[in-house]
Amino acid sequence: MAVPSGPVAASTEAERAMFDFVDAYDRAYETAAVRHGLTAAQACVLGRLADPRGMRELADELGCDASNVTQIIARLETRDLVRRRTGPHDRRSRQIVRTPAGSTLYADFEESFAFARSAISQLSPAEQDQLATLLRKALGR
Amino acid sequence: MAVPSGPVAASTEAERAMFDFVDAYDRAYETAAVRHGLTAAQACVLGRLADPRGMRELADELGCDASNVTQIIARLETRDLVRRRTGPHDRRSRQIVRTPAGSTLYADFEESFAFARSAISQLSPAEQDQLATLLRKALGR
DNA sequence: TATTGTTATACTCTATAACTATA
DNA sequence: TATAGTTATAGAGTATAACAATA
Repeated sequence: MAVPSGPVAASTEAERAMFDFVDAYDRAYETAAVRHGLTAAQACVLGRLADPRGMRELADELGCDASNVTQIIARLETRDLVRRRTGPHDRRSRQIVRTPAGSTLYADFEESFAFARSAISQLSPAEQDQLATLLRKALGR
Repeated sequence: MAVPSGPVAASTEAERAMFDFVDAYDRAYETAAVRHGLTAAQACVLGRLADPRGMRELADELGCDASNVTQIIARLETRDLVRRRTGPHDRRSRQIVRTPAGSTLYADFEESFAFARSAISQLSPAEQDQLATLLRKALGR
């Protein structure tokens, strides 16, 4: 299920709008992934592999345990969407590389994940700038 | 992991801001849930039980299979956070009720899930209105 | 000794299929 | 027959602990 979904007791209209937006975003992401035979987590990992990365790096970026990444990568590798190669400098490390098939599949997924694109398209260019500015300010970055 | 996280190839700054915002939101939700001994899915379900609901209704709202809800509710019931009672009119149905312990725990969770509140607090009242309006417009509702 | 990554294990989320009870 | 919900099962995500190989 789309995880943060649900009527958290949002006290302001802005909070409610955030909840609804995140809910819709997450559901659309999940749906797009499934449509391509991926889980959300697999799509998420594939998306980070535009450039090769080590397992540790991936785990840190994703904020999860390394053993978790090992399993996800193993499943992607079975389907020839990624490959593992031993790091050139440190022979303990592995570089995870997206295969051409993985890159193609991810590009298709991204194309199909139209949520953000279509959300943006509802706004004028000036409104798009405003939204970006407000979200950054709300995030504190 | 926070599911939609990751550098989807966002072509515009507004898209990137959306990605970052949703990512931060999801991570904060998960973290707050774990802090209270809940999974994100459990917190999500508990949050929908401000008023009693049937299993079918819950499954439809969450967009997942009913058998899934059965399991989540079973785990919450083991911990006395919800109870099941047979519906008054249709004896096939169950009304899921949050116990006082469940309501207290959820209130604590919500209090601890400060992401949306603190994001909002970065904005002036006028900016909060703008953000809500833009998010609604982007969502098409 | 510390770090990278894996394996073993256990729990949870999730869906599908088959089932019971009720309508 | 149709619907509400459960059970059985299987695959996937997740973390912890123990481990091997390398630094």
